Amino acid sequence: MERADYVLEDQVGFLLRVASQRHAAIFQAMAPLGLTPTQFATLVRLAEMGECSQNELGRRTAMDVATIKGVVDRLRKKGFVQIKTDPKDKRRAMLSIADAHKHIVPDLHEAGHRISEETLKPLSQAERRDFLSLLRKISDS
Amino acid sequence: MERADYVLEDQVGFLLRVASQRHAAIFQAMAPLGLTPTQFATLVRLAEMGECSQNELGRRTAMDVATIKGVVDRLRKKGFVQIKTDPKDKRRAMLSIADAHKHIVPDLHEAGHRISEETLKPLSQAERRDFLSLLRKISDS
DNA sequence: ATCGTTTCATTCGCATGCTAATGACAAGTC
DNA sequence: GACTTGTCATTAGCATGCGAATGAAACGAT
Repeated sequence: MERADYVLEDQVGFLLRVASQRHAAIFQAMAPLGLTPTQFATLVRLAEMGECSQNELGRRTAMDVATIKGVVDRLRKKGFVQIKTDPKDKRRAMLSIADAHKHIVPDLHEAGHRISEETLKPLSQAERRDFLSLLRKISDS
Repeated sequence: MERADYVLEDQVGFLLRVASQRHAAIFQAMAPLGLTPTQFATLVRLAEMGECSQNELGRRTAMDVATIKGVVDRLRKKGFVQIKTDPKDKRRAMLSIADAHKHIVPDLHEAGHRISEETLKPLSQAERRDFLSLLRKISDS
């Protein structure tokens, strides 16, 4: 009894990787200020939250503590994010978008919409709805 | 005129990243021999092709030359992949699965099926078909 | 045959992304 | 107040993933 062949390009994992690659390429070509997808997500989230500790920011952007640390470090080095210690909790470092860059947030939103649009371009409107809905289902652990 | 809000968790890029994370976690828990997703894909592809140069193997697994090099290096270090120089083309290094490990390929296929099944578990059969089909559409550059 | 173009493999630098371990601090229990 | 537990941030180590540059070798056209 032979089991059906294992076809690599029919597997979710493989397809997810290739789809992510295409999106990453689109992102790199269209994102403002040379931001990477994770840096972009971090800034957008931080703009929403106003002020936030590093670990919480990681949780809200689906990055573990080690990953968010690197992302925030690089954003701080570029001057997008400022840090100040929480007087109530000496462990915490409160993060926020640097005042000089607060005005870029609308540009980020605008670029984000265009990037998503370009990524979803191969799909019809109905397919886009379905695809996002299925992606959400598959993401819920 | 306010544009519709930019909701991070509704964007394809964000959802693709989170879905990939869930799949990676499943993969790590279920994959044999401590193989990573890319190492796994590389071995499966190499098994199909029998013998293959490194760059071509990369193309057939959707990895650029720099990435496939690292993957192959680590597979060689673990003894899964053997190398021999092409007498007809002194630039090329012909790769193949080490004889001692050729027998694991059916196990890889079996594990691959179980990993895909687990990843797709939140979806019905019809949804799985749709999802894979949409993923394919979004991947075609 | 030589020359321009490709291809092969390697390397550097940067950015994710994860696990695991660590030290500092906070908060609750007794 | 001492203890336990949990949280915050950092660090080390490993594995992708990409762009760009390099040197060696093959190949095509003239």
